[in-house]
Amino acid sequence: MSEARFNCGLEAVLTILGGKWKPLIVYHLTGGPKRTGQLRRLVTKVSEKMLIQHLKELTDDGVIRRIDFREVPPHVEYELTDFGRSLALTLAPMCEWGTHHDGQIAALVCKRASAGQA
Amino acid sequence: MSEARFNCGLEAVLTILGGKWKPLIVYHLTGGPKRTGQLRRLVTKVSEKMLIQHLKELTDDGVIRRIDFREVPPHVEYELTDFGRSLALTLAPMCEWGTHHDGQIAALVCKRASAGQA
DNA sequence: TCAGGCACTTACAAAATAGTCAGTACTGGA
DNA sequence: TCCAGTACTGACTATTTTGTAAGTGCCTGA
Repeated sequence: MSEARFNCGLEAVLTILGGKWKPLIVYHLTGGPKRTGQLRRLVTKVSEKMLIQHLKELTDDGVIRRIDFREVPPHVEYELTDFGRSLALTLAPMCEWGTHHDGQIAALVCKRASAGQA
Repeated sequence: MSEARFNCGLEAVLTILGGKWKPLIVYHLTGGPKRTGQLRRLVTKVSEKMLIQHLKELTDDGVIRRIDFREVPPHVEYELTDFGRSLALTLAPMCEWGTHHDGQIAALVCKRASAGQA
């Protein structure tokens, strides 16, 4: 055991951010704590099931923290831990790059779609 | 159509880097062009099939370029395009973060494994 | 009263991803 | 001659991940 080391830091990151929606969830939490429903609306296209599943995994991994207000119509919030916050910082350059190349990437998606059709 | 826009740059990036090995492949190519076999050895654990499949997708997306030396025992190399190189830069902070938290993350992986067993 | 929201859970189906194994056409070395 | 290596391709299977749809218990507002 303990030979679970990575030959590249990236591999390590992917271990905890490997999930279709996880990077998005973490990113949206940089704006402060959010309720489950808020996240569902922010990360459009994620199903409720996946959101909650990923939220649970991120919590288990210590990236985010679940705060239960113990109110009767349930009120729960999620926020980044320090660990998660430092991870979220590494996401910023990617996000910027993506925003910058937005159009190019959208074009790629179209190209793929038509290639798939053909 | 053309409403294929993203509400976050991250979404755009994930469109082209969404694939278990793609970030690793891109990252390893920052060190210069590599042959298929070299990459297979660098990205340990990737199967030949997946490597080639991802390589093809990255090529189609304009992130990398395939150079065929047209020699008889096949000789092919892959290198980053300018587009790919700029993308690879955004990976660096993540990689660093991963390297830094390497131990913590390895521990998480163990914890997950034992949780799965129980 | 009744719909709707909250934060989930469960069962199940579909799709994406991954892996194994064989085969191609060719060369170079033992 | 036979084996290994090069860069692939394709068939087939397995695993993982994701999605859909329904249900739970409780409360609030119309």
